[in-house]
Amino acid sequence: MATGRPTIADVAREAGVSPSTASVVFSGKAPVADATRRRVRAASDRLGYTGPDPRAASLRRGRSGVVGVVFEERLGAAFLDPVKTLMMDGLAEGVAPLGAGLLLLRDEVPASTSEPAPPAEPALSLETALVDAVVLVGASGRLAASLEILRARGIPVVVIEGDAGAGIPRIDLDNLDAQRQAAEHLRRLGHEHVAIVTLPWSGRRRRGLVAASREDDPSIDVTRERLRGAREVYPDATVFETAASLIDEGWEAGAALLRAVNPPTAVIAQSDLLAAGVIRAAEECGLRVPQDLSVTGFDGIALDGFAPYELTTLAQPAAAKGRAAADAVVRMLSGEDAASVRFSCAFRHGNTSGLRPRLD
Amino acid sequence: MATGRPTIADVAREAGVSPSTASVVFSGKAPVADATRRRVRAASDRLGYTGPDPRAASLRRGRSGVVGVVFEERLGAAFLDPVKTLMMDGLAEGVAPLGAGLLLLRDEVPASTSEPAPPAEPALSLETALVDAVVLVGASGRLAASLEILRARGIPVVVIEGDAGAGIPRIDLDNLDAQRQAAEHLRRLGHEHVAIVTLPWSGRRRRGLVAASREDDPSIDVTRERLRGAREVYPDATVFETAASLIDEGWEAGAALLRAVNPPTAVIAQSDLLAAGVIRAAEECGLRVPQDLSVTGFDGIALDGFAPYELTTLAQPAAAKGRAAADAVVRMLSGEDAASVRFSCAFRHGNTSGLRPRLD
DNA sequence: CTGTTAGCGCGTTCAC
DNA sequence: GTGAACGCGCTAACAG
Repeated sequence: MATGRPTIADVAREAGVSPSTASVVFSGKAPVADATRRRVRAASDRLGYTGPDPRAASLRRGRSGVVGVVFEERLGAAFLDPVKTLMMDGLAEGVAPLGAGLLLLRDEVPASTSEPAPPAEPALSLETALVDAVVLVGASGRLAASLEILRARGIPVVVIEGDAGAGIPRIDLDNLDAQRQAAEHLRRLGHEHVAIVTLPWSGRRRRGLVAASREDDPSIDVTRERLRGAREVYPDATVFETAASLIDEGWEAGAALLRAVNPPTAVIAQSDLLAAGVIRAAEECGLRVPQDLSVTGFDGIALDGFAPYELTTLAQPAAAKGRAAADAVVRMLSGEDAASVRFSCAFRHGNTSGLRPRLD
Repeated sequence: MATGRPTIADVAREAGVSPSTASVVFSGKAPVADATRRRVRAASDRLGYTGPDPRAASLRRGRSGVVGVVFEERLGAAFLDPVKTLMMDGLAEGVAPLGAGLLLLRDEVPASTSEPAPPAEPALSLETALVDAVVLVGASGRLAASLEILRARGIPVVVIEGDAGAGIPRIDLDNLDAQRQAAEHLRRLGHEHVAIVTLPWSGRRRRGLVAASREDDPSIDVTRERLRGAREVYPDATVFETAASLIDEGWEAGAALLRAVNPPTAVIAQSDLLAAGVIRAAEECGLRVPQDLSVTGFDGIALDGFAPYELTTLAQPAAAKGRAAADAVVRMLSGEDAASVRFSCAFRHGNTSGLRPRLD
């Protein structure tokens, strides 16, 4: 006998039963006489058989028990975002009933370097990955291409916050409406001069004031929608674009905005991390929040180390988004078709927004 | 013909070549005449063939192109830790040459609830997951059991910061020595009354002062080693245990320690996040860092929103750890055996430690 | 360079 | 409740 690991056939032979019987003992898909079960167990112990080979099982079943999760950024960057982290958590929980694991995939934009692409190994990609379904996260650029590949492969897809085509379930957020609520809140408090600190507009990672021309719309959906919501109330607000959702980026934005000749009395930040940075910058400029400056965030994450502030923000159900995506996957894998889901953010009035300060 | 997707055999027939030839066109494992390649391509386009079925390919090759990464915590918790995030990044990069993806696995401690375990689907677990190799991260409790399962399955394993058995490559850090360096640094600065703020001691997530009895050692390796290192210099230091590596936890610890009748002049925190929290607490007590209180961290991560402080800390090569684990995996998969690697931390003198303040 | 053959290890018919 | 046989889709050998 070859030295390879024992197969179920070996076990069956050793136990003196047929392979199908032995198989059933492991899968539990059919009743087996107790004595038989025991003999099979004993045989497999003797042989050191450790259960069906997942590769063969997956070929036979046509299922692998793996759900791909596709990011467009490097993992380190993606997990820096608390919202994505929570979403992954929800996703993991949601696919559990399916008994599936999450396969992290990066859908890299080819990055047209002159490099002829290091030959490397046949990279695992959307085209070749062994997955039963795929969740596309925060996709923007390559989305269309990715969808096409997966459609051709006949793999069910769910898109979280991205513009999928018809027939593809989306998990979305009412970004525009939610952000408008925050703006209206500030309006009610009397603020007239408001600045907007945005998330990145595209992959290009720029930082600085955005020229007034409105023609250039952010290509990243989330940024665009939140911007539009804010602009419905403050069409002429100053807009500052950041390179990432980080406290430090918010700090830079805040420092730049507050040092201007005519600083705003309120800042609408497109994420809680950015808002935290703006508040830190305000503190350093000697401004009190919310007395001198109001700041709103977005996401409603638990901001570590930010007490006693509680951001006025829009709490989004991040984990629920992940779970909803998972549910859609589960449904599609059982043949039903899954509907899109649109979540709403909850406005949360913290202690970082207040009445417009009296003008000097 | 059945309505199923076309197979490579169909393509071969359509192109008038043999299956193996068609296969080679896709795998590129052997030279193919240009004309033949074109004919095969054309045929597969006509049929809508989207490349080899990964399930079948993986059965045939005996490889799946997937590396499992096992966490003991829920994903959300794991990715809250910047060190783990960076490590994942390194891991992802390191397995790229292998063309492999990362499968997130959670090795849950069974949690002996009375619940008879919801029957659910045959859950994907270490026993059944389709992986070529596995990386165990920050393992502690179930480690032995997990290793046994994987050993039986004959799956190569690498352990990051955990006590594996003989013959299993480990990726480690000189936690004890590094932490001792920080302590010695404080000693040189004249500090005598020092407190240690530790990471969790075990899964139990307690928060508070640790009784002086030394018999109770932390069961989590990292915590234990760093504690020992600090105690080599300050055997009688006050020890405060936290429930997680968070700024807020550090804040709690700092607040408790600094409000004591005889507060320390220096704090050794076992992570940068904890250190940041201690510093915030100090600020709120009206203490200046480093003039009134010295604080050292551990990890050397980029602390978002913490300027102008630069922690005195021990910078650990977090991404390199991931990459080293990946390299070990790559080596093991090509039959060579991989050595363990022990990384060193680099002491970094920031602006959060200084001479012991004059006694009143 | 291309074709032929022979399984990879399992789960599932279908009979008994 | 059990056994016999087939083939999932592909690719590694080897032969031509």
